[in-house]
Amino acid sequence: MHVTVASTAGGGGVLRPGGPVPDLATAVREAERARPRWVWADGRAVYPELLARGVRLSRCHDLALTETLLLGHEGRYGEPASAAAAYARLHGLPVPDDPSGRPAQATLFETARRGPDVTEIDLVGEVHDDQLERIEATADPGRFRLLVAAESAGALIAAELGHDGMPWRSDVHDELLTGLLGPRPVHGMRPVKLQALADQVSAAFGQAVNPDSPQQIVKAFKSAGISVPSTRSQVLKEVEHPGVAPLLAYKELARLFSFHGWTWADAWVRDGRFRAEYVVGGVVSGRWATSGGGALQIPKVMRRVVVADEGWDLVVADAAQLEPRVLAAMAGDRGLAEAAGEIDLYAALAQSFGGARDHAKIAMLSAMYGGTSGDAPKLLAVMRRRYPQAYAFVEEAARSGEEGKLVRSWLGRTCPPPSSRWRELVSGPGGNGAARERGRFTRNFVVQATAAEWALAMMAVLRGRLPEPARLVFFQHDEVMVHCPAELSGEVVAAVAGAAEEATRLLFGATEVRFPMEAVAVTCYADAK
DNA sequence: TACACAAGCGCC
DNA sequence: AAAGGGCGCTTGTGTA
Repeated sequence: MHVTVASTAGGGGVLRPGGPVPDLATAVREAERARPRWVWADGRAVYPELLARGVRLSRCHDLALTETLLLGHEGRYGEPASAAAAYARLHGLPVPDDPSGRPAQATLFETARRGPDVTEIDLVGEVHDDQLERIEATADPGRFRLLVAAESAGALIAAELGHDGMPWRSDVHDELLTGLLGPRPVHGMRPVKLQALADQVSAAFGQAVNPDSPQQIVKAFKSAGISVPSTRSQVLKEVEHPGVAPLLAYKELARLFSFHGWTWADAWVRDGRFRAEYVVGGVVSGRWATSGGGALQIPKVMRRVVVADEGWDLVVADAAQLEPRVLAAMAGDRGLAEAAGEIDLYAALAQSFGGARDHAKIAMLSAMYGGTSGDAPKLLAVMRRRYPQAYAFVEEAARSGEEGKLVRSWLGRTCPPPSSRWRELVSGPGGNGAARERGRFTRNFVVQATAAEWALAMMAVLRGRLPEPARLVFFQHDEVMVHCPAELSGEVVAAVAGAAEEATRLLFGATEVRFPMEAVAVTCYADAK
């Protein structure tokens, strides 16, 4: 059953079936008892406010996210994807650009564009009907329906992650920072240990050098008679000069200070929780992005700051070797699928590569990423011979990309078309480079996007199976974290394994390929690995 | 002063 | 000769 919903000013709204309600949160809470699929223009504008009122919903159809998926599938990547834009296209009206700011601010704007005689609830209903029809017209409607459901569930989960937040011990964070950097400095100053390293760098070069300025560093090395192509750590490690050691130490600590230091915590941590802003579908491959807080780039040293509440556990789980397993399942390669039936896929492959697990891994990664350096060509030749269908699958994706075609994930997420700039480049002299670059992108897209789908489906299933009051608190591509009372952690660990199995069944049906999801219950994130 | 961009590096 | 996909974020730097 579907219930469409639109919000109006002052906390009110409209449900259909139903009608106008003065208090949307209360009405939605009531209607949720029947477990409908909620249909709304844009969950980003609605759900956070419902969460703030303590309302949690089980399923939705998000028009804006679905429109993005449909437009991509239809080869219309980049057209405005708001519900208002979809409505305007249906009626030949001027199509409004997607709002760049917060979705909530878009409501007034949308009202102006759709005319005074069409209410938002009508608009939502009409666009929804249209989308259901267009879903049936996709290459594989069954899969696309699953994609839409998973993406929409992602919208719920992202809002909930932002609402609940990951446990973050400010005292441990401060201790960690103080230990590495010295006490918190006054605004605009470097912490003492950072300043000491900066001074050592200048002393080593015999002149004042700002270690934050790659240009100055290159110059300083030049005046010391050393030519460096860049100031990347990997490059500097090979250089023999007394400035190198303090410089490398400085770079590492400076990053910690500016990315995840006290200022960062002031902005993103409150009440013992780190609340990130996740962006569902923020990456073309369907991976999530963040719009602040850098939740997807938390350095590993920071994991000790993530500590469960007293009497609670963190259940941390990541999908092992997800991408090669996805490839095995998609390509229907019997040999690879057999290896992917093992817990350690690369070890199972090793025999084909002369017994070397590392070689198997390089071959797989090169096939999925388009790698050609080092031993890759030799190992890829082995892969082509031993796992011909898997090899052909990614080669086909690469060739399509080089030819400017679109490729799709397993569930139908579609890569962007090449730009007009790319088409010019490719038809010109030396266009091979651009073609190959896009080939690497599409080669990777089919695998990465399907892996993202698997992870999203897994998380959606898991969310529905968590015992109260357990909560998802973190998600990072192929890894989830659940915060739960310690006595429930066994149940949560089992739910994770079950969710992985169910996601596999939903995407691939009966497959030999296994997707191990190893979950551990810990009190501190740092202890999870 | 404001903004765009590149460098560099963290995560997957 | 070398050649891996995707992102976010901060600082420095150059331009308007």
